[in-house]
Amino acid sequence: MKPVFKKIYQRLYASLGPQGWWPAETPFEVIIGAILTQNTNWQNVAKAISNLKEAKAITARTLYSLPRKRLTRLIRPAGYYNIKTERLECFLKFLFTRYRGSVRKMRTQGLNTLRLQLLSVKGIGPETADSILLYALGKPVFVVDAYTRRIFTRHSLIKGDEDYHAIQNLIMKNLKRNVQLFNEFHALLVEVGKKFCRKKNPRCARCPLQQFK
DNA sequence: CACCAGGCAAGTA
DNA sequence: TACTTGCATGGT
Repeated sequence: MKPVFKKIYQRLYASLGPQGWWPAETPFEVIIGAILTQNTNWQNVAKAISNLKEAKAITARTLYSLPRKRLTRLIRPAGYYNIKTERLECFLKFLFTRYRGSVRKMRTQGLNTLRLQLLSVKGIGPETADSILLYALGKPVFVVDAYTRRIFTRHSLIKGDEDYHAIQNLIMKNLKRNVQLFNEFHALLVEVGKKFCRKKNPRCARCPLQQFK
C-alpha cells in the first residue's frame, strides 16, 4: 500500500474540501447524468437534465414512456443526442426488464453481478458503469476517467497507456475500500483536473499536487 | 478559427 | 489484437 495515493487524496481534500458529488436529486437522475456526460462537458448535460425536469420526465417511468423524438429534443444540448437517446432507452429497457424499473431494487444486488449486468447494456462502458455503481448505488468502486489518467500520468504514477482496469486496480489496491473515500477522491480529481490539468495549457503552477511531480 | 469536454461502439487491417 | 473513426453541442 503506497502512501502516495492517500497523500494525494489528503492534499486535494485539504485544498478543495468536500465536493458533495454526484450533483443530482435522485439516484435515477445520477444514472441519466452518467450516460449523458459521456465525453461531454457537464454544463451541457445540466441543460439537458434541466429540460427533462421541466418536462417532468426525470423518473424511470415517465422517461421510459416518452416518445423517442421528444426525448431526443430534450437532451439535445448534451450532444451526441441520437446515440444518447438510444443509450438511455437501452438502459431503461434493462432497468424495467430486470428490476421492474426500480433503482432501489437494483441496489440490493451485489457489486460484481451488477457491474457485469451494466456492462452488458449497449452504451454503458466501464466508466459509466462504475459511475452508476458508486454515485447512484453506493457501491465501493473507483471511477477512472480521463482526468484520473492524465493526472496520474503527469505525476508519473502510471505510464498512461494502461487500460481502464489496470489503473482501477492500482488505485483500489492502494486505498481503503470505502464508498465515501472513492466518491470524494474521484470528484476531487475531476475538479482539480478541470482547473490545473487540461490537455493543453496545463496551468500547473498553482496546482495543489505540484510537489508530487 | 481550432480545440476540448466526467466515453463507447463499430469498423479496419 | 491494436488502432481509427463517428457521434454533436456549447464554451474558451
